[in-house]
Amino acid sequence: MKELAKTYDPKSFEKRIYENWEKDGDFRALTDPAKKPFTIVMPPPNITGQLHMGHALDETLQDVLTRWRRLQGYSALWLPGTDHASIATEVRVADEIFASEGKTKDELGREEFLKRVWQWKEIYGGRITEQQRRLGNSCDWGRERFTMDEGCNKAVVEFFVRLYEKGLIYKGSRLINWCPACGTSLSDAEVEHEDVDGKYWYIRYPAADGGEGVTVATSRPETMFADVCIAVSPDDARYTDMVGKTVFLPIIGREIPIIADSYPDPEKGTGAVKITPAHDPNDFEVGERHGLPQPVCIGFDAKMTAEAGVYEGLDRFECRKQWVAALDEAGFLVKTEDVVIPTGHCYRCATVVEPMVSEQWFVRMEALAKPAIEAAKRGDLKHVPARFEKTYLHWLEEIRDWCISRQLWWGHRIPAWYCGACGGVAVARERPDACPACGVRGGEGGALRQDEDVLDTWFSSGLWPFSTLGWPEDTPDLRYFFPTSVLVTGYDIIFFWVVRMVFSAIETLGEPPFEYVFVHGLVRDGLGRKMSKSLGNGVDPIEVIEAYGADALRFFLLNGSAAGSDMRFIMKNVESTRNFANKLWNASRFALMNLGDDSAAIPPLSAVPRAELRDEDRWMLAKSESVAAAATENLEKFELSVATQKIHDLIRDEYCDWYIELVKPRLYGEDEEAKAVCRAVLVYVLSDLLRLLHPFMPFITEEIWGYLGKPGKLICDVWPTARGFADDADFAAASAKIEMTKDVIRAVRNIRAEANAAPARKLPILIKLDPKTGGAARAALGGDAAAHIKGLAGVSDVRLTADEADVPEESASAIIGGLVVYVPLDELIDFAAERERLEKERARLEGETLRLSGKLANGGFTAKAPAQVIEAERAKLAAAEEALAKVAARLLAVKGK
RNA sequence: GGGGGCGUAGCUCAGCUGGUUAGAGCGCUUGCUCGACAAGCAAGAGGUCACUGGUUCGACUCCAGUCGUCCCCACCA
Repeated sequence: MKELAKTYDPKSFEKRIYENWEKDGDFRALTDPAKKPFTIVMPPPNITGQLHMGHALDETLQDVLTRWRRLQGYSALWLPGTDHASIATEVRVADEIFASEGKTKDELGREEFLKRVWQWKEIYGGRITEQQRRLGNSCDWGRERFTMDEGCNKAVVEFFVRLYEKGLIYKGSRLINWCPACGTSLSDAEVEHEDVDGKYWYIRYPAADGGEGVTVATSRPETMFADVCIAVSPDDARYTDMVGKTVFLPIIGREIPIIADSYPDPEKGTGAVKITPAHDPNDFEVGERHGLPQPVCIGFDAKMTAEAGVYEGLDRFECRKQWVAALDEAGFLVKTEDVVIPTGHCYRCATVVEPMVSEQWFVRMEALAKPAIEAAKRGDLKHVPARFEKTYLHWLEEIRDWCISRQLWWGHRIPAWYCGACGGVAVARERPDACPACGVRGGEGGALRQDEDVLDTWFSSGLWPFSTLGWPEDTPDLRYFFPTSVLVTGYDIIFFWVVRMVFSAIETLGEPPFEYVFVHGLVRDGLGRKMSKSLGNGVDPIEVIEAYGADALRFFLLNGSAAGSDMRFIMKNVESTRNFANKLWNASRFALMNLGDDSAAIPPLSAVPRAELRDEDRWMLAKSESVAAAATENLEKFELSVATQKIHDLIRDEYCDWYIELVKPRLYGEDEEAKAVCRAVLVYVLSDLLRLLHPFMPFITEEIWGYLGKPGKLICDVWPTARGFADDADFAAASAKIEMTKDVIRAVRNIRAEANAAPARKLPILIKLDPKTGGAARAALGGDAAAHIKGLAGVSDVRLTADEADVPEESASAIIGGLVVYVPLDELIDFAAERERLEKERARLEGETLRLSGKLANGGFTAKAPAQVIEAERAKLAAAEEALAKVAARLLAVKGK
């Protein structure tokens, strides 16, 4: 057989392995009626993006699920793609063009600019998918999509028109969030609230009749130029007399009324509120209620308008400064109070968002949100971990109409046309030839002019789970793979995206787009900070892959934390998962070195007569089978890190540390028949280990698999299922024997280490059996067990006895349940250390027996606890008592020594 | 203002539906060129599971509160 290199070197095979998978179409999912579908649509990364740790985690989780289901025989589709990320891309490309050519978007013009963005997309759009290949993503690249490709555009237009026709999309003049830097409106989700140090300025508005007037508190005095009235609560006795009267705007001199409205809270501020409908959401509503005008004093460029008089053209914050100074000087500033103001910022550029009255397109949310809420409550949509359902529900229950138009060029253009002749609006799937209202001919350059705006990125991402499968066409893919199985995403994106996919799918296809939302946390830096460009603390996954390999990175990310919680990324710690890969590599290397020259001569396990299997074989087979079952259960519950841990322990602790060691004598021996059996088990178990580990570490497992001379690739193989080893009584008995043997070996090693016995020095041991239970132990420790103990604990001879008289004088001992293991140490014996060890053991056992007997003496316990728990506790107590008696006896024996 | 997470070994974290001798990796100590692996092997030290109550026969686990810490949502002038 071919021999593996001595050291695991992922660079030497990861690329080749991936290319072979891709070349052979191993990621391709077919609409195979004989199989069950398993579908994940990948959250599409922005085309502007580079692969970062968040993607690495997100996509590793998806790849694990996909590979596992594929091995289980599902037709597993993991559909990849990228997002056009309207605003981020537009800003970025515009910046780059400006930096290199000094030209602005407007100078370039819409058509030319879009041409440039598409060019940019062609060059850089594929960068991230190349990086994803390095990670090992087994996605079906043949089905790769882009949120602005033709199919997605069709879906977007169709969805828009349908909603419009149902009256769920409307155009209206409303107060929206405006980012002056990006020059576009934003949805509520795109505004991030942050506490900012600010002030309340208490400003007196003098009464028109010459009285004292009213003092209001405001954090935004620069909006005063657009005040239309002062509002007070109708129940506020302080102001009842003043309702209906008027005050002057200080300095400005404009006269405004005092009105009563339910909005002001007498408890807050002075109880009187200045109302600026055009620049505050609450004021906007007050204005609507009272039919007030909406003067605008801050423009879309965040500069003051003519309404602000001498301040026209000044930046809003600079105006605030100067205006407050002017008010102060004129004696209208009553007092100032420091306060923190929650302030909205643009999620892309962090500019302070300005509430603005503007004509935009909106989606009416109430009717759409309702079934999405019900789906979750009914359990048709399940969040993992469940607590994230709260986030989801809260967002939907509080949702307001969604502003979907953006004053950008890069995106899906709104399918609405305005008639220059009659002023009518036509919303249609294609440019209408003529105005449906007045019949005037449209056409290029005609009377019909398409809306200039594009749609919110999330409008198209919301359709992702089905637009990628062919919707609005009724395709075989859509019928077979929809609804998808699970959506894997970070908790930071639930409201942006998850809720929109859910209501969009329910609206179009009548059901949620996935059964599970599997939510993960953020990958943070070693200090627990968010990784970000500005902090410069991000770690490039590609760098980690270069250093330790993709498998090590994946395993680290999987092992790192519980579902839904954040994890810290510490480069050094990836070493340990790389070391684990190396361990597996070498264990496989060992197996391969010992399989003999002719792999065909190794019988399949099914051809090995059961009687030929030794205890350690049975133990190993049963063990790996039960771990496989447990790990499978964990995977089904999305407990990926638990499954990871179990498989890791099985490989490292059981296979490498014990099984391989137990099997060496047979492999190195002369008995060819025994050797053949051993080889069969060795390969059989290794194959299962590779299968189990493959979803987590796809590269190394596939590479080793290739050396085993098996037909086909591992990626296309099968997930291990029960073959009856784990619940076979003979196997259980063999397992018990091996566990006892392991205990004895550990005990002897312990004694040797503490006595500093030279490793080369072989010592005879005596095992004293309990007269009562000795029979079983004698059987367990007879035969191979003695050989195992000799080989693995540096023992020259194992004697079993029931006779106290056989116990050697100068010996150290260890108590294992009902057994006492004596290791004669002669001059090495240190009775003080021996006593210390025994005292410690006695203390532990005394505590144990006390606890257990107390428990069992408790009537409540014996009355209420389940029978098997009581039985288990009884057995524990008996064992502890037995051991304690032995310790005590032994302690007595070494007392004076 | 509302909601949520976290607090377990020196560090980073597991511990699922209550019954375990409370675990892992790293770090630490000791000893190992023994025919897979020093990216290794063996042995070991190290935790009153933040605190206080409660439920229970039994609490790291469930509930309430306290303290500390992090996060999300939010149109209080």
